[in-house]
Amino acid sequence: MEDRINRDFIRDIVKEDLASGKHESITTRFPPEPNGYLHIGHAASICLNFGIAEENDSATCNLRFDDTNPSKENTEFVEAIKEDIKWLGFNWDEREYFASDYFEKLYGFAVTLIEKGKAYVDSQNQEEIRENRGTLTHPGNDSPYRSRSVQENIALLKEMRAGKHEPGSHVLRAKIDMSSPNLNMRDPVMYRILDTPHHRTGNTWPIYPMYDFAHGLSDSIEEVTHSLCTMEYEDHRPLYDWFINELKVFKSRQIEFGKIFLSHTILSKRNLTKLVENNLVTGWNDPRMPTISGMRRLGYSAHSIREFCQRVSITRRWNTAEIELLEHCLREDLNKKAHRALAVLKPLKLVIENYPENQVEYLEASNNPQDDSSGIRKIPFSRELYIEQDDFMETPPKRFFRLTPGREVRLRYGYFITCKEVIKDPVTNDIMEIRCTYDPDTRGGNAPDGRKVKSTIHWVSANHAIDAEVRLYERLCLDPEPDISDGKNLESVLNPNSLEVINSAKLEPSLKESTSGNPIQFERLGYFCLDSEDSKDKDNLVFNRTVSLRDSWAKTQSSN
RNA sequence: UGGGGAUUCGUCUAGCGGUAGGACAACAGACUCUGAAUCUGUAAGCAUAGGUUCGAUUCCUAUAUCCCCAGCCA
Repeated sequence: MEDRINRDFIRDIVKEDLASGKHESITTRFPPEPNGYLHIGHAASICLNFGIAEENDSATCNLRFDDTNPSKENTEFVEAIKEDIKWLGFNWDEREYFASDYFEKLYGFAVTLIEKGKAYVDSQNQEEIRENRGTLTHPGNDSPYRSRSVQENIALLKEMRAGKHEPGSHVLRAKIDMSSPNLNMRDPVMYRILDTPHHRTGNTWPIYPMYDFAHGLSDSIEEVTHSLCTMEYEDHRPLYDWFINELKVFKSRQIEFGKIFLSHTILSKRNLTKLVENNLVTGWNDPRMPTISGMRRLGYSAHSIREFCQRVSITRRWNTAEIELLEHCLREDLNKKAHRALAVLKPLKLVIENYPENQVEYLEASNNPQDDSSGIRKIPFSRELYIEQDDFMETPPKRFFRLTPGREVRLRYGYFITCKEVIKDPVTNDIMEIRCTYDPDTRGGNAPDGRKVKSTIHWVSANHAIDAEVRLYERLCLDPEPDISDGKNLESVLNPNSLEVINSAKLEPSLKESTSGNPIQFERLGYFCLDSEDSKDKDNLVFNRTVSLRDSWAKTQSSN
């Protein structure tokens, strides 16, 4: 899979442009607005833009923050975005830009357009502008201010820049065509007055450029050859080209592709912001969030996210990838990388009656059976163990292979044991303890006489186990495509069981040395990792379940 | 009802006039010291209707369905 070559219609265009000599080198850009954290949908765009740069010797990708709306943007987001892109494994070297770096140049472009008679200051209020824009089916009306003289426009714009006018009193508009069937061409606003300080330019600018004006010209300033964006900007392309053509500047080319959605989650920035602000999650990096930082904290590997983006590919279609594909990419990667460990989430005491009291043996276990170079470790074994509650049933259903009264099973890397007795609480009738015997000849897990057992279960030594908190995460939404249309209560689409906290899991002692960022497979349970936020103290271990192992037993159970 | 875009197995995707292929998911089986992994197999698709052609998923014409656009957001 790793050596599969990326191919899609955009990479085809890039290749052709290089082959035909249209461009000697290629420049793309990833243009986030720093008003939130990056999510899995952005990862697709990052992989596309930075991927093209990586794949072509003569290509580079700029990181440019589209910071033209100071009321929503801040440096926390800038820093988080940079960290996420780096973590995904991409780099932009010194090519870190901000649209706000170009405010002076952009202002110059605006003046040029006025001088050409292609822009004017409109003094209608917001309401009037909206009314005169017309509708989808009816053309708009020209503004009464549309024919102001060049001198007057220049003077007004200077005053706007000097802070002499109130927000909302004037805007600068391109003079295009109020009857265009494309609403974007009906004299789009280029500048508005805002008295909000900007996170980088402070109070130096009382006016801020709008996206359509700023974005394409920023591309042009950077000599971006291929400006890749999502389909909803297709209607904006005539405007993108209009600014570039009127100003006779470097011709960047905008190419649109379909956005990628993910099932069982929410991806719009507006709703993610709401989850954070309403404390429906613990923050932008809550492990349930589809953000890069949330996924990182959950235990996703960068490689698996990049693999996912590659497999979903880039087309002009609107698509929703199933989360199962993402999880497959994750498991595939973690299966190769994760060290194994034994951990019991819901402990059930098990006593081996014929095992000597006070004896401790250290049994060898493979760190990763999928990887011979991963080495082995030793796990303490003793008379009293914990096993998983789910691994014992007094009256089992058909096809239950685990421990039941009278049955022999294998303890992973340990011995064969046979259940002799079940001890229950006399009052509640709850199972308190299982009494077993072991076969000393099966040390390490194999019987010299060649007899087989139907199952192998995991365990930890009661006296040696360490305690930990384990957080079992599930998908954010139960519905594959949650309905979050306006007016819907966001909370109602959230999975009420997206987090189950286990306070006293019992882990094999080697897990004491875990470090965050390293995946671990708790055998037979799933992939876990140390929580990067709440596990800083070695005496207070917190593990997150990244993803469970596939479980065909659970599946047959639930389908019955 | 204006403009723009999309439509291939459940999902994602290949196809560029000549047997519709892959991945994930599903199902069945083999194997197994993880009911994992691995392996094998099964089922499943060209939105519809016309036309052009020896031959159409591919070209043409309609139709249908879905998505985007009326921010001084990006």
